[in-house]
Amino acid sequence: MPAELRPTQALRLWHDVTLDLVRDGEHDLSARQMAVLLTVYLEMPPHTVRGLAAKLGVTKPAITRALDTMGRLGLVSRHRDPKDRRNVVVQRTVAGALAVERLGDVVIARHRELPL
Amino acid sequence: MPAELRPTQALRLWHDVTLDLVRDGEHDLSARQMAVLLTVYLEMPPHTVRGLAAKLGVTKPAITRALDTMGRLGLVSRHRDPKDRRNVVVQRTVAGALAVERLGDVVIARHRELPL
DNA sequence: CCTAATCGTTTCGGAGCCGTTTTATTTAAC
DNA sequence: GTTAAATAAAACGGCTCCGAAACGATTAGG
Repeated sequence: MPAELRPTQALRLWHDVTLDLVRDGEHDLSARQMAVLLTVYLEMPPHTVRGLAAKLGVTKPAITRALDTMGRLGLVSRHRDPKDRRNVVVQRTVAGALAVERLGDVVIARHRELPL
Repeated sequence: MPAELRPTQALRLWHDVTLDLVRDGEHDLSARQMAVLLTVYLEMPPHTVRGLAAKLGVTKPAITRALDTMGRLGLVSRHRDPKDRRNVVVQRTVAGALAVERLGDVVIARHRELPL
């Protein structure tokens, strides 16, 4: 566990990273889309529409639409589960992994630059 | 400066806080609105529409609309600058300060719980 | 004065996301 | 085999946001 963050540092970190994301503009992901993206890339697969909806506390169509958008951006891909063809499993992509990695770099850089 | 964050920790932190914001649902602020809110509450006043637009790299109408929404939520207030009545200065509110403080608490809590 | 520049807002057409409801496909139950 | 349950997607109406352009109000320059 890292050293405790002070309130000013925590807010400064969130501000700086958010500002970077807004300025770069590439992402343009909503909070839900960001939550879906990071869940898919950080938590253990498999990820289904239903599971993601439950985890985020939103409806399934919201997840489907988020996956539509993110699929269009190449950040994730969808495939029918061969075992149970009702399910759709969400899978990672190279572009998605790169985007997540870049986000991690931004967070680390901004965290490193936090004032004492 | 806090101890260095590892990539996994940085992404886990962003994921956990984002998930909290999505699940609570209260905020529902876009990335731009979040950037405006934190800029107003963390950086030195005065804050003008033009200055915020330049800082965030977006158009002025986008800032005006963000301030409309956030004003409706009671998170900020606007007043004409008496010195130069063309300018509008964005000011803090009690509700806005509380919302920012709660966000800081979430970031701190999630940071504290990061795995080694 | 009077023109030009600055500032914030409003308007406009277009695009995206929301929740609810409906549809289609697939699996489970009996 | 037929019906019921589960899953994701599509359709629908409503709401918000976007950038560009046009618009008033205010100030600065000559």
